[in-house]
Amino acid sequence: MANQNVLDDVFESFVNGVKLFKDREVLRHDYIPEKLPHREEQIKLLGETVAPVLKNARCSNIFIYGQTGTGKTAVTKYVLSHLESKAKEYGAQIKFCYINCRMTGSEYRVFASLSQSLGMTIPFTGLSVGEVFDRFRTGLESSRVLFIVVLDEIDALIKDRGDAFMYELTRINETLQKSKVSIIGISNDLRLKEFLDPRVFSSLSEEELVFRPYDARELRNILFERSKLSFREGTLSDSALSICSALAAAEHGDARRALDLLRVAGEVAERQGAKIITEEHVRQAEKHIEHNRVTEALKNLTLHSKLVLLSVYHLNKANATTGEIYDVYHELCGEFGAGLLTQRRLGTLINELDSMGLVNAKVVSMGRYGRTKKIRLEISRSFIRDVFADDGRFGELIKYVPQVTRKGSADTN
DNA sequence: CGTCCACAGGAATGACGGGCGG
DNA sequence: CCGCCCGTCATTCCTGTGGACG
Repeated sequence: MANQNVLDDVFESFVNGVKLFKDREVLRHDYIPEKLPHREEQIKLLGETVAPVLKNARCSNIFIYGQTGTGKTAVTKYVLSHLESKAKEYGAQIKFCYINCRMTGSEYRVFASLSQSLGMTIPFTGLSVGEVFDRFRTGLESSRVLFIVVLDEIDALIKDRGDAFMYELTRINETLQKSKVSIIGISNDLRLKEFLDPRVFSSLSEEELVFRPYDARELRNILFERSKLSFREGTLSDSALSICSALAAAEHGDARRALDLLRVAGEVAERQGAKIITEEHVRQAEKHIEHNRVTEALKNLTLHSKLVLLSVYHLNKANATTGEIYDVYHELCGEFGAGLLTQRRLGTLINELDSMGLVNAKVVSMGRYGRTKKIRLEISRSFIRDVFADDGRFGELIKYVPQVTRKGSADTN
């Protein structure tokens, strides 16, 4: 009964309470606004590059660099959607395919998606990559189009799969008579060049476009434009706007981050029944986002990654080495009844934890005493306790005290 | 100035659970 | 059903290496 009342209150206040949002969708990062402030230059350049297709000529390949949240994807989608409507007007035979390589994950699936966007059906596994590529080429040839391929976050794919498939793709035009392909590659990593075969690189970057990070003032303008659409008038304080921009600017000018902060700040404020979003709400939003990020990451770790992380937790010092961690991990596996992985494998697991920001790993040389990684926990210990405490048998392992005896590991804490 | 530690991290290979086309 | 290939995780074997010590 009491529960019922509580829930009633929640719903009641949600319906009747102060509403701050006009349209929450506007703050999501896949939303493409009518106007992209401070990106006029890039829009113009990309438009010029891509324009020849309106006269049924293949356009140059183009390579776009810039860090996350600098508007690369938004600008590309914006330009292409305008191009699409123009193409209809002029009757140009154009097709697009937008692929996010990090989500798509493998060269097989990239070619499968490309084929699917041409209306073919490709089984999602079971064929050889070569077979899928051949099908894609035949399908493309028979559809007689200018095909514009957008490969977003292409660095992710190239770094762990190599650039062989890119070589195929850049050369495909040589074997096509009735269709042509243009590639728009988007990379978050400015050093991608170093990973690419020079032939692939030169063919891919017939044109280049660089997106500089936004500064605090620019971020503020962006947020201001969006906030007019997303919030009711007078519900967003100036100081909240400024602090959002400043926080995101400090983090390499990431507009995506700024929008997240603003949206979550709005949600926090709304839940508290505030009439206006303040600086304090933004600060709470920042914590909230970080908390969610870490909790999600921890929950989704695989069994062994969890055991490794717990080993770091138990060692409880700022400079644990790979060897020490392996010893504790060894014990925990025993306690848990899990099979042992090799030290080699443990090394890559630690690197994964590092790139997730849960742990900080740095290779150091201790001269005569070897060369190893120094590993330290990047998140607060209470996070780990909270998340693992009600995660089945991991609850026990948090309390477990390892007995490891290792020469030279005298420092306690 | 060479040695040698304690690993790093690349390459090749295998096991496994999936799904294909015939 | 078979033979093949997929992606993922893991192992085995390996060569490489910064710098304190002697």
